[in-house]
Amino acid sequence: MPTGSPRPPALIRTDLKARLAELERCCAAARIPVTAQRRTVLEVLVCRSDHPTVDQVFAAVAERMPDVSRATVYRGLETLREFGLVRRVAHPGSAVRFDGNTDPHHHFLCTRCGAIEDLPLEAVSGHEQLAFVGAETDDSAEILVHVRGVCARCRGKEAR
Amino acid sequence: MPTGSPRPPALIRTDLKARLAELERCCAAARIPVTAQRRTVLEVLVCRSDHPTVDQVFAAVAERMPDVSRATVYRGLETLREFGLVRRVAHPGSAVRFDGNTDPHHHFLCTRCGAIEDLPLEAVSGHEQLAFVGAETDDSAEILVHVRGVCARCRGKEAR
DNA sequence: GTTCGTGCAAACAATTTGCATAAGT
DNA sequence: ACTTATGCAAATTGTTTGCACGAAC
Repeated sequence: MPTGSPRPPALIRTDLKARLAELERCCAAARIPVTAQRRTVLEVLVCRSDHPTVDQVFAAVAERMPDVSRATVYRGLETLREFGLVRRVAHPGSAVRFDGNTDPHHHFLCTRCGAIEDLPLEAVSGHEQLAFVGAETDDSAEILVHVRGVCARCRGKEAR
Repeated sequence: MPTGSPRPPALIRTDLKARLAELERCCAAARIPVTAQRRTVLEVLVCRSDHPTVDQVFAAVAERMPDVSRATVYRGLETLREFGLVRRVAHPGSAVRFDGNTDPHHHFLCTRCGAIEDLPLEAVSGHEQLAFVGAETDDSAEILVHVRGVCARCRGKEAR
């Protein structure tokens, strides 16, 4: 792919309605009900890009559903993960977090404040050829790149 | 873990003596004693390449030191990590593990059995140019590549 | 001899599970 | 109506901490 070509709106995949429709399809296929709790958990994750912890997801869901329990949020997250609608993100030194962005992308982890940001594929040079040597024997092989460093916000603070 | 499988060729086995010497230097610099427990934890991690969990490290240490406590292993691992002598490894879907190999390398994670293997830098193509776009503004930026797939052992099993 | 580490047990945190009831299909 | 999820609380698992005693410098 030529490097200069304009990017289609693939990055802004935050189309909530489409994601909820995906949920309906997945639940129908699995013959399980589309509950308000599952829908809300997915909405929360799709609508924010800060990779919240389970507790943060719980807090956001509880704002709209005061009686929801943590257990339900844990179970909902696991169900969505099985469907491939959300991803679990585990980095050394930070709690487990979840990512509602299922488009291929990498992660930037700030070693100062712990923030996790999405990184477009092109942010890592060499990404066009990025491949695992064993990939020819394993079609399911998947490459994840984590960049650790200091985010712009923290860099600004320490410059002062 | 089944012991019948053939031992993989030892790729990079850092010299145990050298690593223990590093520990002595680090402890001296920090003015803390080099205890038998700390030494044993480091030995265990340097001598195996399977990225054991805390509990596996504890079990291995307890074999030689029956009275050691889990708390001491946790504390020892944290101290070694601060010294940069071992790394904490966190992958989604697997418990926290530790890596005694401090040479730059990537990780392969088997989605079937959960094994984590070291991957030489060259196993990822494009590695020569591998760089983060923001690297010029952040010298401390570090790139970690995780490859997920099915390991050779599991592939062999499913072929049968 | 002083300082710091260790082992033990309790505390704490994160996640899971069993069960009666409520919702979704 | 039937099935599965939910909320609650208890159970489990993983990790940290306070303290008296022992080991390293």
